[in-house]
Amino acid sequence: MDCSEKRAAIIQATLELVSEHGFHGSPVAMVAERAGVAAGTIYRYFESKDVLISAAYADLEERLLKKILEDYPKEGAVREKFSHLARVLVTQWISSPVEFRFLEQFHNSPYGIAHRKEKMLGGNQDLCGKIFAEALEKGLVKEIPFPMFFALVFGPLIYICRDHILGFFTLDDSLLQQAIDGCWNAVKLS
Amino acid sequence: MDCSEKRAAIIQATLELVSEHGFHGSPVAMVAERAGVAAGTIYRYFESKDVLISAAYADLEERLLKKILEDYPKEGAVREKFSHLARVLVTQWISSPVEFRFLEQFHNSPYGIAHRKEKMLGGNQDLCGKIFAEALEKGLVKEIPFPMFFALVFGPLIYICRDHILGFFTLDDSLLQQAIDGCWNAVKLS
DNA sequence: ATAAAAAGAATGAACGTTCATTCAGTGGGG
DNA sequence: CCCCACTGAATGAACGTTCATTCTTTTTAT
Repeated sequence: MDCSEKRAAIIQATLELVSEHGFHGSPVAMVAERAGVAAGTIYRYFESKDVLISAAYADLEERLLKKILEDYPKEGAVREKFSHLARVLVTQWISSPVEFRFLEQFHNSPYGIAHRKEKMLGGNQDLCGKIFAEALEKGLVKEIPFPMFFALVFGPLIYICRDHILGFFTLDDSLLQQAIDGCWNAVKLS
Repeated sequence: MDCSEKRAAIIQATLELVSEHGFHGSPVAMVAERAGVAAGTIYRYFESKDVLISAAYADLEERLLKKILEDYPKEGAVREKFSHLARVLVTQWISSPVEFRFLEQFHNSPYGIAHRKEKMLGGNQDLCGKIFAEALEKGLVKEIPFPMFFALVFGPLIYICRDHILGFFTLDDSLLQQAIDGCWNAVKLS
């Protein structure tokens, strides 16, 4: 096992444990055990536990973005772009509860809030921001602040994934389509 | 200061600290200091830290429910009931970020997930469940599982409150109305 | 009414545990 | 033989919880 494999194992172990037990239920010693390394080794790859967690998040985000851009309908209609984004997100999250639960943990922590604040206040538009801008320009959606658009459109998707993963209901393809349509109805003009 | 005042002070301190620093950033010693009591005193009122946190949550929920039922339009249309519920929730949360942040912390913790599971799988319908049942019966909303209804309708409201509190945008009355309408559009039939 | 005694509440130092982090030691590759 | 990635026991800080002690209130006896 070379260096990058060991790094990946540590990150994978972090994702699994944090998603199952939360940050504070995932001691470094336990991460080390699951990754098949000694506790001290982790500190050869990551400066601190905080850095490890942020790195795990960055890893996840990068992979997710790659998945989204794979078949992204660059030339399609706005509505199509949104549908694609929503579909890939939900599909990915549902097929990998570990990653989903980790993201939830991350977003509801000091790390996540700082991260969100940076993204929101920094000018760099992400995919979702671009979709909103384009929809706005073409007069397809209500004129509302972007965070409100985001809330109306992605809030439900996240909740739906959570409830599906927790077993409160079973999300099939038809329900997912209804959810995506519903989300769009919440923001579309008229 | 008599007994119930001291209990209230401890709960208030818990709400404030947890909402600001999370469960694990709120040591019992710190709660005690803010409440103006000694650390040991807390254990005269609450068996453990876990019990304290659950009690703080129960306290909050009870007050919230009382607020909602104050002017509840028992005889009104379904749509009115929903509007009222949404309005009171958002208003209350926004006017008291401490309580909102505590609820968020709670819901994303083992405590909260267990609590949610109980509520969902237990047959006891809460207010929101009743609204859904009535709307369904009258053919006003799509036939979807209840958790999906909940997600589409309350997911956005929670996100909106969070973003308003974090200062990402400012929620005025007109925007709130748009949000509530949008949420309903997401689930209404046709 | 007053003092003594009992009961109850509150205190905060101390305890045992758990955790992130460190570092002296180990062993395999160059 | 040396180097360095790796190890895992050691370290010390921080935590939840306990408990012997102190302070406050209530009850009893005179």
